[in-house]
Amino acid sequence: MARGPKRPVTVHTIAEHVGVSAAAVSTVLANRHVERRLAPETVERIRKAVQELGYVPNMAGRRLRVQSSATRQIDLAILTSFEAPLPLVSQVLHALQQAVDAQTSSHTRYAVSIEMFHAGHLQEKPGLLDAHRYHGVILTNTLADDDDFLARARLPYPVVVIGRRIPTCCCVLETPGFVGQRSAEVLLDAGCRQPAVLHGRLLTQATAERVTAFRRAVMARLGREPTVLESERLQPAAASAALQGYFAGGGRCDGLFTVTDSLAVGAYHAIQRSGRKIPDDVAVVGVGDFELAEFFTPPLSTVAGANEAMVAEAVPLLFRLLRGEKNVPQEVLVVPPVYLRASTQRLKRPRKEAGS
Amino acid sequence: MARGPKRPVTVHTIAEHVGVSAAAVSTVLANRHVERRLAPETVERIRKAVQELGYVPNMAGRRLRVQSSATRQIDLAILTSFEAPLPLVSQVLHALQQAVDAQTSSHTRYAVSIEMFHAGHLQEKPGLLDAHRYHGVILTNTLADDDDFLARARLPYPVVVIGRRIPTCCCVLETPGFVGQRSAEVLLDAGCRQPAVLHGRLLTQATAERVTAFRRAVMARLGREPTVLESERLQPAAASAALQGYFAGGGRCDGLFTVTDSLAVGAYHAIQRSGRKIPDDVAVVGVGDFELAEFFTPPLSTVAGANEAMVAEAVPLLFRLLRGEKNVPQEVLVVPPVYLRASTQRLKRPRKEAGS
DNA sequence: ACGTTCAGCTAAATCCTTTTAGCTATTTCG
DNA sequence: CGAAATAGCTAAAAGGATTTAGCTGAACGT
Repeated sequence: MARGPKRPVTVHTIAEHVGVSAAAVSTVLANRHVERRLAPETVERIRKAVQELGYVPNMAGRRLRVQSSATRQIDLAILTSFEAPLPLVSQVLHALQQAVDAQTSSHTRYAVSIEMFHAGHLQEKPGLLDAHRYHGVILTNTLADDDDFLARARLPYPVVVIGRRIPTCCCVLETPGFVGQRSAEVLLDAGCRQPAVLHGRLLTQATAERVTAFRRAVMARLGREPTVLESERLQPAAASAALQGYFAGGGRCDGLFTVTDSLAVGAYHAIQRSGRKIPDDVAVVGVGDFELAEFFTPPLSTVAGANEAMVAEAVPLLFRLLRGEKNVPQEVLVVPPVYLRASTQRLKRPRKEAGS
Repeated sequence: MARGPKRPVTVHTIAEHVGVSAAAVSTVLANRHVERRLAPETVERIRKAVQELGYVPNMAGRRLRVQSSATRQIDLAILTSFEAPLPLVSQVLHALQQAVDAQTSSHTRYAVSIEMFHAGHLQEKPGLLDAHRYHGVILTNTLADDDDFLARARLPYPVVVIGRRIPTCCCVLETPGFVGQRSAEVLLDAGCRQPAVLHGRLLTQATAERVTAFRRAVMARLGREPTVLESERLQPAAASAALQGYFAGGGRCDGLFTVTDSLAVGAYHAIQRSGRKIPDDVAVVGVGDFELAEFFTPPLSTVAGANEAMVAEAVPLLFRLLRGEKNVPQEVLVVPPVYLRASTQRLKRPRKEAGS
């Protein structure tokens, strides 16, 4: 009841309620009533009112008063979707925090915050269009709907987008087509004749690109489409279930491309549970965004995983925008590193294909 | 040069520089010069000055003015160390964000931020003692030095600590001794006679407890200490290196407890590379904080991994503190779930020990 | 010539908190 | 008793940005 939607409880509300001045309330809130000689009984009454009225301090007011003269605070945010895998966000966070630590001085302080939205519903995120929340933002893991929203509504602060191309923002992304094409080549070169691709139901621009380019490349070399498998979510369990379902229905495949690394974890599980061997029965190629690929049994070949490189580009870009530089590139393309490991190195030599 | 340490550039600075009023500058910054009929030439001059003087908006000022009447913003933070593994932080973030989404209304908005410090150097984190940064904080992955600091300096806002017991704060932690004891039992029951424990060089209170309790339990049952192996860092690569070093030096072990799950990834790698089989040559028991344990080959038995449960306790606790509730528990103990999987289920029956 | 409209701008209020200087009434001291 | 000290409190300013109401001068209409 004390929290009516009317107006927030301020120190003045409390002061009025108790019958003292706002200064007295502030003094008590800061626990400085002893040095400022407030009567213990008054302190108690103020404390009680604070509690009863449900006072919540207004940090903007405090900050304005307290820190103003010297430090200036710069608020940066990482915007990501709930549904997205976390390693990328972690990498961005680490890189940003490190940059921020380097730039922090006695008169400039940074605050890095992470904000999450539901994939595809970025526009429902409250406060996104307010000019008073962030100095700058790194945005990642968006879906097509979010993209549309961003293209329409210009955000009132500098934005760097990772993994997606958006006309109105500064973007960092993997070279389009590269990953899909390369993964197809790796599988086909290993002798696969029945390649498949496994992706999550929600496709980001990057993962959609990977799938499309893979299909195109397989089509070009084999003259037919690869199998396309869809996992409900990106978690290993979902991926495993999707693949097990495919095998159970008599599906076949001798080479698999998984478009994110969490899918590869589940795929290994399903393949090995079905009695198939990697790489001899099924070669697997995936994405090495997280450091795990090397530790799979057998070690996973990866054709993507430009996260580190993208983050390394994105963070300095954000600072350039913050500084108000004019000639900041609108788009930075990154070529992911390729690691060939045991998961695609078959003991039996690939049979020569007709027409190759 | 425009950024002298004297005083920040404000709208007034710019106004004076251009020879207009602060209101005009504000109008231009908000891109409302058309509807407010500023002369295009004036707009241009203001824009130029903004650029030249390196204006950085003061968000506190903006927020104070703009959002005051209706919304109040509540700033929450997750404080964690750079060196810590990320899954826990991710879980906290998700849980907090979900709680926050549920509580957000037209007149209350939350901002969740993540702040990182260097393990053991929490007190060097600037702004931690300021009362004007956070309404509340969830703190995790601290080391002993950070603990001392927290016990001395009371933070001027509600704090919930995860995984550590600190006298002055509200804490959520796994039941002390449980994990170490239980993991020892699991290995010994599987017939291990040469148990070992692998931990990272930096020990948090929780991991230190696990190691100690494990040693105590092994001592009690076997009458001798287990081998204690230390990995430089928590990453799989470091864990693998530590174990390979031990094997290379002729070290033996037939049962291993890894105190974090990333260490288990490296341990599997090293064990299998050395030609040993899990669980027959070496049984392994670990921690299931991250959903991966089930997908190891063979699936990893876990005796810890109370992260989810701890997070589920910590988040509501923070909100209770924020609401100013009086009878909030000082300490919540959580019992981790135990999952016995293939990594500790040997085909050969354990030999009966003398005296059991 | 005078009222009206409009372009182009400004003064001042407001948001909330904290701190400084200072006020009043009471007590203490000489 | 008068002066000084003290306890206990308050008024007011400051901090930065935004917005509302309103001002000035020029153009326009009659």
